[in-house]
Amino acid sequence: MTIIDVARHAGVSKTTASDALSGGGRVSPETRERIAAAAALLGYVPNAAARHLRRSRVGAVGLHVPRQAMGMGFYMEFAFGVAERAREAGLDLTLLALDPAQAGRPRLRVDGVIIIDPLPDDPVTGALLSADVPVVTVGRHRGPGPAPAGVLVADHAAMMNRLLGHLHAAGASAPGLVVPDDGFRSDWALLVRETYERWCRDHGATPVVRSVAVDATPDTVDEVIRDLVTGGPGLDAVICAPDGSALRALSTLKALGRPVGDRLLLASCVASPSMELCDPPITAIDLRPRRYGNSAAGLLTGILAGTVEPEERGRPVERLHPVELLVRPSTAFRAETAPPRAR
Amino acid sequence: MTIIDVARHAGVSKTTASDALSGGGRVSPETRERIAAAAALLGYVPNAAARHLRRSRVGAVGLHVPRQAMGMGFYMEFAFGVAERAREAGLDLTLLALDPAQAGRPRLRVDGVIIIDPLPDDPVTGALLSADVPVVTVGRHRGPGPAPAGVLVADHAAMMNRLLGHLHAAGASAPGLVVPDDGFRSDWALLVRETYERWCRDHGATPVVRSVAVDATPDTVDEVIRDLVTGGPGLDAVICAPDGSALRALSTLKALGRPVGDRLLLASCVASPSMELCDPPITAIDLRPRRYGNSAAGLLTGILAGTVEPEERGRPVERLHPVELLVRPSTAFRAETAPPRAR
DNA sequence: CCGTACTGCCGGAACGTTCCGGCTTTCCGC
DNA sequence: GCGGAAAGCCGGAACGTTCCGGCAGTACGG
Repeated sequence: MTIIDVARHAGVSKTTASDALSGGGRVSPETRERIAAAAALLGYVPNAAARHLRRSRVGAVGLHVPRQAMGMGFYMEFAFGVAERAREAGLDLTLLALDPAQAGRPRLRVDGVIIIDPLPDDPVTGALLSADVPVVTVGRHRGPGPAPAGVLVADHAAMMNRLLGHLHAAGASAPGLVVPDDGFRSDWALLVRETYERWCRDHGATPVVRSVAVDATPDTVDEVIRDLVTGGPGLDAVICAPDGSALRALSTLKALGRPVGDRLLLASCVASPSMELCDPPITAIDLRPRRYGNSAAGLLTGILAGTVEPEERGRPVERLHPVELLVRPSTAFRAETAPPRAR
Repeated sequence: MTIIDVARHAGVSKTTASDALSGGGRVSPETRERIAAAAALLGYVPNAAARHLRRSRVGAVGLHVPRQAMGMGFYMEFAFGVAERAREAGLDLTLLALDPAQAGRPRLRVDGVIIIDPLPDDPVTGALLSADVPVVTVGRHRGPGPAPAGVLVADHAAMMNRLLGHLHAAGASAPGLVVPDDGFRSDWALLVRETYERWCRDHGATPVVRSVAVDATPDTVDEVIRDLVTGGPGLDAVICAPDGSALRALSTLKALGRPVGDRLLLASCVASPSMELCDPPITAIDLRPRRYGNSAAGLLTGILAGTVEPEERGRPVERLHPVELLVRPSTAFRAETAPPRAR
């Protein structure tokens, strides 16, 4: 089942068939149609190896994930999202298992690279950016090195403002925040924090922030939550940024005698399936990781195919990934309490 | 930088160069040596696309992960292990993002498939096994369908026995067990349970088992732990199978007034980095997910290359992956208590 | 000294695709 | 009616590898 079979079946040459199917050349609409029909009928699937050989493409994109964050469900979903979309473009996904120690000259066999949450001081990120393949970062790279070819951003700032606004409307005027510590200074983490601090300034609230390692043990997270709650006496809401920490907070707060719902709101910056099912369900920002991965792969394949053009010389292409706020009971004051101006 | 350059540099024909580098044909040792030297000098990397085209190989292996388990760190590590090794064999890793609903005729573009923890009733697993590419399962497939070409097993039974023996030696004679529920009846899950039950029978202990969904909320895990501890009054050890549940148990047990260490031992069937760092550090079975992935990929590529032969007609090749028991303070009775025959 | 077998090496074809250049046919302006 | 342009289609080469068959040269038994 090659393109020659399709061509024969449609009564044209292989060249015409190729042109018709790949959209190039000069082919009349009717012929194009006929060839497409034949291809569909025969169930023709182009041979990736041959195509890549001819186009001198490797046929794969690489994905780099921050090492300490591998345990997080978000990244797994994201990776599958990338795989899904890359595959549609005829590309495979190579998980880049690079040793940070010898990141110097990575022996890459990929056409392009996606870096999710580039960390400013990650040597692998730096090495990849300096390699001679196009790179798409998901979240801005705040570190040194050449600019990537593309950046996929989400408007975390706007979403944080919306979340804070929502909490405010629900009666919380003194929210506290848990963020990743300095080991994970991704654009996302910094945006969350910066936006929070700005909001506090604009609303006359005292910012109460605690940080915790993304790969911290539950114990440590407990401690941090405890510290947060006792640190700010008037605290009436807790926002948890690191993946999964809100779930931990839920029980810790209960154990502390400050259960969520009893004039204490709880929200998460990263949604996960459990948050819908726990008690009470937790308000969370759904980053939609699968789609996120889809978009990242889409952007990279677009750049590789040349269909996506950088707007300005040297400026990376930027795309926006929409995220969603899932409002759930964890951010509603108890029914018997009047929500708006409680306290 | 093609094989022709290498050949020219070594003063031989491309055929000889190819034969020398791929180990085939008839080439004198000296010539082979000379060609290898030239290849190394020039930094020759074979073009995967051309090779795959010629060998009519796709050049990729697929990985299927049980849907509900995606959040677990184990699988991410495993996936990277597969990627690492597959890459060495010149193959890419395709994460199979298959829709269970339309699993009927998966449009695969891979040379082989790895299924980690095949679930007996997973339609995707069934479809993959019926596809016309070799399949390696990690853990035996206990469901219907054709046999896979290869199986990578770990001796979970032996390791469970060792763990139980260790607990026993540390003074625990009535261990309880938390296992995945019926939504995750993998070979591993069943082995853990079966071995535990057999051990109890052999040692005159009453088995106390509770099950929990692998994607359960922390709340639910809490409940299950609580139920387990209250259900068996003489309980002096808790073994947690689902990834991460032991960490949850650690704090739940403390909250219940039965902290680990105070004549109550805790162990996990799946090690994760946090377990080393929490207080007390938790004894766990290290499945060594990265190596696990390596081996799985190695087995599959071996089968694909024909270097691994099934021992008997129709019988899948079987390989053993060694796992390790990490003994930590969570399975030591308090210092002030005499360990062996306490109680 | 011949026939046979084997060793060491090589030329060329093939894998399935894309793309360059060229061929025929049609169309249009003058 | 004729030159030129453009549309529509095609043949053949090329991508880098592997592999089949073959060709010298040597060894050796008879």
